[in-house]
Amino acid sequence: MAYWLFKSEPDEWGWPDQVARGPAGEEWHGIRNYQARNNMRLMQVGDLGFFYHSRTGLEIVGIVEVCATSHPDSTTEDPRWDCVDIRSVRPLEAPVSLEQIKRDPELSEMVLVKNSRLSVQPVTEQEWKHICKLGKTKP
DNA sequence: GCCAACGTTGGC
DNA sequence: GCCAACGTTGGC
Repeated sequence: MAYWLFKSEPDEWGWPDQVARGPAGEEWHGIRNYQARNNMRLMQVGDLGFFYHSRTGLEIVGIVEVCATSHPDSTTEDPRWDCVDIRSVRPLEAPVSLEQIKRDPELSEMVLVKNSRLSVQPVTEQEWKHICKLGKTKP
């Protein structure tokens, strides 16, 4: 069981859109970056992830669950790109901002801070628990 | 809206 | 296989 972080611009696809999909979930399509794709290929059904609003928002707003392992991305014919499906689990009671994360010594090694351009990234168990605490949400 | 950082492409 | 040019991401 692993932990991840998914980034999305809320203008394109925000937390409310994700919630609206309900338990069926939604394909995390459109990823055209090898590192991000490779991360998705490592995911198992039941893995949990943070849902992060980039560009506008700059905060972790919710928790999602992987509900289908990697499969071809329906938005392209290019066989290089595939993606998982994710569904919303619950919102964070208190969204955790990028500013908070940057300020927190326990989170200084997060990929979100170190490699801000990677849109699908791993989260360690320690980081997961810590952010859940900040977010006033059970891990 | 700007631009730094990063990833990808393609000529050599 | 190098690296310049180009495109994209995302914080500010």
